[in-house]
Order: sequence, then structure tokens, then C-alpha cells
Amino acid sequence: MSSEHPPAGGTGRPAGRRPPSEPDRPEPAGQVEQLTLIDPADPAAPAGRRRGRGGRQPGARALAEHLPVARVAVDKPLSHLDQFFDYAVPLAMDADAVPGARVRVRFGARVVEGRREGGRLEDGFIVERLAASDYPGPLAPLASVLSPEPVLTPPLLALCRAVADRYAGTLADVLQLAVPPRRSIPEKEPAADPPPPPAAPEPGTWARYPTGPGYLDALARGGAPRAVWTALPGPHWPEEIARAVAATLASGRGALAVLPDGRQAARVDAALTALLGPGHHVALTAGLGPEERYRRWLACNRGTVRAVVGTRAAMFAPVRDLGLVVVWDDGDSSHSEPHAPQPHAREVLALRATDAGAGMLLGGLSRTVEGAQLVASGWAHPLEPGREAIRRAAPRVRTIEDVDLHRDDAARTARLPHPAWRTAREALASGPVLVQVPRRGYVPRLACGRCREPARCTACAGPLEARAQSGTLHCTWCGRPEADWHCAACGSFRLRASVVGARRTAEELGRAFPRVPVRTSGRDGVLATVPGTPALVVATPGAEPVAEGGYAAALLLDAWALLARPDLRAGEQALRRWLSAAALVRPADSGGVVLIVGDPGLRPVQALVRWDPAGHADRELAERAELRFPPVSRMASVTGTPSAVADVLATLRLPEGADVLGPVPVEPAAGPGGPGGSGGVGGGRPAGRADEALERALVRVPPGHGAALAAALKAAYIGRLLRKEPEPVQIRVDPVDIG
DNA sequence: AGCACGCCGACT
DNA sequence: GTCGGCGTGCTC
Repeated sequence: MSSEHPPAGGTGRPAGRRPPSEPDRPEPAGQVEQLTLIDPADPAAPAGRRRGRGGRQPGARALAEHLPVARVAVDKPLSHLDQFFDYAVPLAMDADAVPGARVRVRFGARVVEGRREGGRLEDGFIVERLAASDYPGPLAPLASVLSPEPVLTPPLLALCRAVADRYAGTLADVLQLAVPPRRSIPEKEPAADPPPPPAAPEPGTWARYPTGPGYLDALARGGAPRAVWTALPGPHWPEEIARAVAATLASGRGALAVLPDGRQAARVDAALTALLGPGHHVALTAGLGPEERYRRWLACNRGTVRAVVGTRAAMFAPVRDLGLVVVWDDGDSSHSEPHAPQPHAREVLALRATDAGAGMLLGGLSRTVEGAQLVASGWAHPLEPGREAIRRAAPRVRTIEDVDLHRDDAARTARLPHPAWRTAREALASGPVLVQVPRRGYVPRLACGRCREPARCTACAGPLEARAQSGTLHCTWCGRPEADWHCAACGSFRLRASVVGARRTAEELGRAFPRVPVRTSGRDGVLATVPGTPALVVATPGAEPVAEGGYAAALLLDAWALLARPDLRAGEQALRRWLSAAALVRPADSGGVVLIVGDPGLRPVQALVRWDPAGHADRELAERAELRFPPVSRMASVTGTPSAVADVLATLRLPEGADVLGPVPVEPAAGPGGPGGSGGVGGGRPAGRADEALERALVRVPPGHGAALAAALKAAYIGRLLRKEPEPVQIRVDPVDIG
């Protein structure tokens, strides 16, 4: 009677069998009868209805005969529980109701005398078609199939599931990130055939790396090499990425490259077009508009194009036969998706590479600890230039200390140490000069004038700021005035106003170099390129324009400010920012000079001078290993009211070797980068009411137990939902804001 | 999330 | 006697 096989892929009981604890429900006699519809509200009743073995219901609509059940991921309700719901497939929808199709379903209806009433229309995706459902009750029919376009294909679903699991998040949240909203116009356009694979590219500038040509060759021959690539400074890396992508296409497979921002994606896009011509790839970036974005996404999903270059949202792009994933500059915080569960492009793409058996190219001018770990663990190989190639490509780097150097009048006007002023003046004779200024608001507002220790509130340790009107000191967290501050570290009473912003630096430089044009590139108003003519270009980190022919010099001001942040990654990030600016400067042979204003004894400063990001990352990794910090361990944060956090910690079934740090009170949200933000599971603010005291605990597990940690956190979270605990908690895997 | 059902106090 | 409090459970 009941079907011989349990539903494919179903996790539940075999269809037609139920535990004996539900005696009052009629035992389904067989699948087809079981699925006969009782819903009256289908206007498009198919005329020639085929009968199942026992179509006993006179008013029933005909159902698809082959696989009459559609398992649906319903978008809205209960998404915390990550459940699928089974619906019957009306015969009229049989052809369209393919796995991955978007559907509308009635959800939450009640049954009155065998008829279904009410129920809200919800969006969903068909996850799979089944011969039978393991749901014991009668199935409601699909309300409609919005489109037969299979957008949530089985491999994309599997990826979303894996990402949700890795981050203790819900499938629904990840689906939101992975599947773009539907637009009907691009869907109606016919799918073209993909172009034939291009020829394998020449190594080009990859020849500058000992293992570069071999890496490219492996890709072209269908291999899956995984490399952590330290790129040489200069303008060649976009083309090098393009060649790696082209080599993968040559093997008949697809490729996906994710870059931190649209400017850089545009450079790789242009390099790919130059190398292959149009038609082989699409760029997937914000700012395209929803329709064009969907058109390109569809082109990728339909296999019309085999390569995608884009920003972080492209990490889910459904590239077919994935042969290579590329992440450029994974230390850039833009690679962290701000929406729950906040997946990181590097992690998602490493997951995809592993699952798809694809290669990976994790490249950048610098190297993150995570990159160093991938090499240390043997998962990836280093792809590095030799010392000689670095010497040829990199500018000369000099350091000067920034103590008491304001002797010269012009230099003082520019707030520049004198040697920096002189370097700029000399370099301006032959080209543009880049001045990198830390972003305001990114650095401690005030610091000790002697030892540079950030000035902190004596009550709550929040950062102090000087009120513009009165000039008095106040804490930006608790608001308390700080009457007689002195440095907690060295006892000095002198304060130093932290950093001059880009705009004011530009004004002052303009006065110090009256005949030289000054351009700024920053948060609002980012310049992509500047001409190769003499000019001062003041930029904040990440916004440096590329100069035609390279900058003659770069000045990196206020190194201390980047390093003074109470952040695990402060050193790594500082070095990353300096390298990205320094890489835009001409090679030393052509006179390129970088001058960094900061203590030459600091490890990141030394790494810049030696141009050794890999060594720096290795040392950071060793330090993290010693302290058992991520990524050597995996961490998650649990934030909420004290009782809620305590409850989660108490019910958490932690894996072997786990430990808990805290809980500690969380500072009230301080400014833009505060502990707000949604993430993991438990979405928005964990604060029930505003201003309620919150605590945060960090949970840490040894390497290899990340999945168990995520599973345990999610179980504890779901447990609270099921128990209807009113106090919300927020759970975040790989929290970004741990100091 | 909504929206049912279900078992105990003050009203026409 | 009934209307209604929102506690608990279900939604294919």
C-alpha cells in the first residue's frame, strides 16, 4: 500500500507510516488518495483530469501523476526552525513546478469540515519533487508557480544549507542573500548558448612568480589548485586574476571572482573583456539596478556565461561546473556580509571550492591570518614572488618617527614632519604624490600626547572626545565629563588631538604647496584614477585612486593611529592599508618612494619596510595560536540579557575542549561601529528594551569543532524559541567586533 | 508570526 | 449562566 521507498532526501519517516500516537487521524490508504485535494479554490481546474488509482473525491482537482509532492522552503514564518513543507502539485502546474522554482503557497490555513479555509499566501521555493510526503495530514496544493525558472537549484540549495550551518544561521536568511528578487523581463528573454571555451591564456605577468605559470597551467588542464597568493605591487593583479579565470574557462569549467568593491571588480571586468572579449563573463555588482542584476544572474544560472566577477553578493552566484573561485584582498571588511548570518566571502568560497572540487586563488597584496592558516594547514599552497621580483616591483620604503618634527614653517603649515614635506616636494617634480590619512572616526579621538595611548574614560573606559563648544572632555559611551584626565599608561597630562581628516589635510597641503593641485578621495567622492601629472592626492585607506604611471611617492601619515585600535586585527589591517597605498607607487628603480610616519620598531612597520606580508601573517598566526584566538580556534558570541546569555550557556552542549570567555557587560552601542548589527541567528537587536544592560559571552572551540559549535548554538537557540523564552539573544559565529 | 483552541474571573 | 483573559500549539 504505502510506497516502497521513503521519500528521496526526506529526513522524516517513510511516507504512510506514522508513530502510533496519532490514532484519531485516518491512516492514509495510499499516496495518491492521500494527496487528493480538498481545497475548493482553484480557478484553473484542469479539464481532462487523470485519475489516480482511486480518485474517490468527486470535487478533487487532478494532481501531477509522476511526483505529486513538492517540498517547499517557505520564505516567511517559522524560518527559525528551518522546516520544509510539502504541498500537492496540481496537474496544471506539473511542468512548471521544477525543483528550484519560485512558488506561492497558502500557509496557516485551518481545516473546517474537510475544507481548507484562510491561510496567507507566502513565497517559497520548490526544494524537490517527491513521490510521497511524510506529512500525515492532507496536503494543500501549490497556489501557483510564479515561474518555471529554477533559481534555487539543488547545488545552490546545498550551498545555502552549508553556509547556514557553518554560521548557525537559518536557511531562510541565507536564501535571501543568495537568490535575487525576481524580475519578469529578464526571465522572458531567451537563454543563449554559451560561447565555446577560449584558448588557454599565456602566463603573461604570472611569469614573475616561480609557480605562477604552473598554477595557470593546472587550471587550464582541469585541475583544482588552491593557492594563497601574495601579489606583487603594481597594476598587474587584475589582469592576473583575469588570466586565472580564462585558464579555468579554457578547461571547460566556470569561474567566480569576488572583489571587495565595485572599483576593483570593474578593473578585473575590464581585464577579462580585454583578454577574452565580451560574452564569456558578467560583472555582478551593486549599482546595476535590480533588473540588469537579475539578467546577469540568470545568464550565469542558465549557463549562458561561465564566469562571474563581482562584489561579495556574487559569492553565491550559481556558476556551473565551478573550476575556480578567486577572492581578492580578503582582509577587506567588505567581504563580510552585513546581513545575517554574516557570512564571509572567503569562507563561503572556500566551502564552495571544497564541495565543488574547484581551485581557489586567495590573493591580495597583503595576507590575512586566515590566509596564513590555509597555507600552514596544507589546504592551500603559497603563491609568492621571489625577493628579486619584489625588489623590482616595490617602491623604496622609509620610516620616520613623528615626534616633534615640526620645525620648518611650510612643514608645520601642512602638519607634516619635515622629511615628509621634503619627500613630497621632490617627488612632485616627477609625478603625483599620494597622501594616505587615516579615516576620522576610525581612530581613537584623543590620545596621550606622549605615549599615544588612546584617552579613555576613567569610569567606563569608553573613548573620550572634546566637545567642540566648550573644549571639555566627555566620554562618548557614558557621557560623563572627564575633569582632570591623565594618561593611564604613562601619567602624562598632555593630550593629542588624534588625526586630521582628509579634507583638512588637503586644505593644509594646498597652502604648503601653493602651485600644486590637490585632490581628495574619501568616503564621499572616491576617485578611481588620477592622471600622471604632479598633484597631491589625499585619500583615506581603501579610497586611493590608481595613478597613471604610478605615484612618484606616497606619504603614510599617523601610523600610530591605525595601530592604536583595540582590535585583534589592528596590525594586520594597518599593514594591509599601507601596502595597498604603497603598491600604487612606482618601483624603486623608477624613483618610487614610500614614507611612513611611525615607530620603525613596530612589527607591521617593519613588515612594510621589508615588504613581507607573508612573514607578518605567519607571526600573527603563531601569536593567535598561542592565545588560542581565531582563526586557530573558532569563536562565537552570545549577546543578550544576563539571564538569557546564562541560559544559552547552561543549555549549550559544547564540544570537547571548548571554553567560555565571559560573560562581560557590553558597552551601550557607541556610534556607528558599535555592537549593534544583526547576525547569526536571532536577527536584530538583542536588546528587548532600549538601554537594558546586555552581556556578551564568547564561546571558543578548538580547530575542527566549528561545525559542532555552530550546531550546538543553533540547538540552544531553537530550544529557547520552542520554550518561548521572551528574552532575545543574538548568536554570531566569527564575530567581527571582538576587541 | 498569526490564529486557532482551551480553561478560569466579573458581568447582563 | 455567558463573554473573554491570553497560555499553548500548529501551520504542509
